[in-house]
Amino acid sequence: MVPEDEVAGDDLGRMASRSGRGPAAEAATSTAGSRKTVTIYDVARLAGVAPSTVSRAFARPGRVSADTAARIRSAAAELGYRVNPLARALSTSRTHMIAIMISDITNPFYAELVRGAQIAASEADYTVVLADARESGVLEREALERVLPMVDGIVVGSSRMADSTLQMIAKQKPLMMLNRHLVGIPSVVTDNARGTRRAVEHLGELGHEAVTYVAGPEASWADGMRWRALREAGLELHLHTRRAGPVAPTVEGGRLAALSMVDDPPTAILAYNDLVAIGMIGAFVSTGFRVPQDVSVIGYDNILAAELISPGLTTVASPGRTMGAAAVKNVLALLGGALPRSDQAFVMPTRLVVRHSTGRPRR
Amino acid sequence: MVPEDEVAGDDLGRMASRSGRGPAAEAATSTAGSRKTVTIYDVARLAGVAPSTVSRAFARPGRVSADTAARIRSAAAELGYRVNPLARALSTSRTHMIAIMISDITNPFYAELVRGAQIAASEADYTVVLADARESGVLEREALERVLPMVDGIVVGSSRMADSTLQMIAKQKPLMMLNRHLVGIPSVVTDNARGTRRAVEHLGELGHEAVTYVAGPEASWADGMRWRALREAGLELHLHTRRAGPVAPTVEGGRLAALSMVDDPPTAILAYNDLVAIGMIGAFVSTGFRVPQDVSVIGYDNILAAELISPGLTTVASPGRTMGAAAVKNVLALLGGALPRSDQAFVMPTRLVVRHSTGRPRR
DNA sequence: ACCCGGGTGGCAACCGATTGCCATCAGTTG
DNA sequence: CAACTGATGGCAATCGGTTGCCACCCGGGT
Repeated sequence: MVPEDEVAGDDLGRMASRSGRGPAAEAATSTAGSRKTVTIYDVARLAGVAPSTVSRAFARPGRVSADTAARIRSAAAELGYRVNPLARALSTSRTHMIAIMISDITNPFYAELVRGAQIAASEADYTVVLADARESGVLEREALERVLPMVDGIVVGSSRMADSTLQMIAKQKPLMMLNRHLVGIPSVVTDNARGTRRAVEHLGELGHEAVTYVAGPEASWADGMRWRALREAGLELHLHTRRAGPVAPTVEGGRLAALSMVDDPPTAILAYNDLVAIGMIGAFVSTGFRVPQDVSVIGYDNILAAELISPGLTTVASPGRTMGAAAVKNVLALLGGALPRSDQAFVMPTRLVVRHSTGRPRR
Repeated sequence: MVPEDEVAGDDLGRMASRSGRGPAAEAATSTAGSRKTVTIYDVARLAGVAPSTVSRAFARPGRVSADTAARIRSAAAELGYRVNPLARALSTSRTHMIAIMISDITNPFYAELVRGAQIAASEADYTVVLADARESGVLEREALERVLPMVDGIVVGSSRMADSTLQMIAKQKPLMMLNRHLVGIPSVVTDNARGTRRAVEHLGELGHEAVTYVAGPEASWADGMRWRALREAGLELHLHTRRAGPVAPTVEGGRLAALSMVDDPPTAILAYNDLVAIGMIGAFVSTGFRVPQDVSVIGYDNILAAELISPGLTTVASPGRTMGAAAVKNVLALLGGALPRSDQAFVMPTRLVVRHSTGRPRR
């Protein structure tokens, strides 16, 4: 039997390679940069066990006896061993990464989403990889292709991909959608209906008789929902509804929308999101209109800037951070084997935050 | 020789497994979900070559003859083969991911940084993984540990880690720092000196005789630079300088700072960043001071909100997006074998954007 | 006729874990 | 005392590519 021999030989080898670092000053710190990466094989040798045992000691606590585990742990510590996530991923096909796909990291609402996702992910020892579509279909595809094979799951914060594409992806990897509901895909959505309803009620109470919706991207599911909710609320509460746009979901988009309305501005506007609302207010003010005396404006999201501008923006707030976190948690649950309650949608409450961009219409 | 036989057998096997999907409607799309993942071995078999050749066809164009490559490509297409990035990474130790570490994705300036990084990365076919420290030292460490072994390089957008820690990391992986200069680590920094100087000149021209700097996190290198630059500029231009803080680099931090000053507010304030500046303006205004009549305020960064609030914020702008992109490009260059011009710092120009938060002091 | 060299493709050894299966061993149980 | 059982550790295959080295083919040069 050779094992004894082998161990001895290897031990020498190890010591040789160690002292081989010799003159270098960096050899000082024990855990710091060895020449090569330390593997379970090295640890196994030092601890006098088989590599598989080392693996188990890390990946499956309880599978090895307490003192073997201790020996391994100390050997690992001495060598400064760290498990190589790539190697692990290759055999387990679990990368411990999840992708979050959004259309624009520069939009504060998405930043909140990401923040929430980040929090939930790191709690579960997961890493977030960012796929920013930059409002472009092709970039989105590219980003997706690049990212998809590396992650265990995906949360789609916003996407202009076709329903069918998303559904195809969803059956390959756990996927959660935010603010878009699709049969077969679980999602987290805000209660647009209720939020919009509250906004309309608010306008009604102020004495408005008509509301104009300024639409966002057509591919946005939320956009559709908001408009529909507005229609319904308008019908019920006897306010006329109109629709303008679509416009880019940015301050600039809002600015343009407002400028196109200056010769006959509506008295009340419900904008696709806060960015658009803010852009519109800016443009109205700079063309001589007063907000809210001449025109009332409401947005969606309640981003930070909404309370900073003046007049403060009345807006339908949604809990971005919570949503991001919820989405990630669900993806993780799916990964953990939870049954994919397909078309289930978690609906998050919205809240109307009244500030000073809304007021009585002049008559 | 068996090869012929083997091919035939395998072909049957393949076909069998294909028809095996049988009744399922999804069998329609040719490239879509096969039962198992397609590997180079499958492609090799179908193309009648060795797996190594397939690998080369994809990883090393030119290494195989044109028509073999064509045969392989078409086989791959037929099977819907995609290279598995994990497997590739395992042997090449190149994951094609780079990490960007920032303290708060919710800060619009960092969002810009990330956006820039994103752009540069995706152009080079790289993926960005986000490490958000959430302004916490331990979280930062955790995030780093999790992410470090999986990425090819790092850009540190902001960090409260010790210099020595960063330097240790830098000698393990390509690392670029943003807005912090450290010997041994290449970086991209803004020209704080010039920018600050311009701000002080501006105040001087308006007739101010003193400026108070409201400091940000002590671990921030930029904070030190800004304060020092202010001191120097003050000396040269004969303005008194004072220092307040430190405060949290957020709107709330600014608000608090302003409130602590209400009984004897300075006439001119230079705030650590726009968020702080905005918070201060808000607090001043709501406690009855007028900006800029009673107090002038200048920030740094030129985030979107700076132009939205009123009065518009005068600020020292820096090109966040460009910086993020530059950092990533440099990390990639280092990866590509560029010599690590260690303590080189790319300095980006700043620009003073004058809006309405600065004016003549009352006397 | 012989040697040389570039262009191609295959073999097999990695990269660094994980895991199914089996052998061993100690402790029970009848 | 034999048979059984559960805990523990080792062997070797596997995840899906990459790559150093070698063999072979073919056209040219002398």
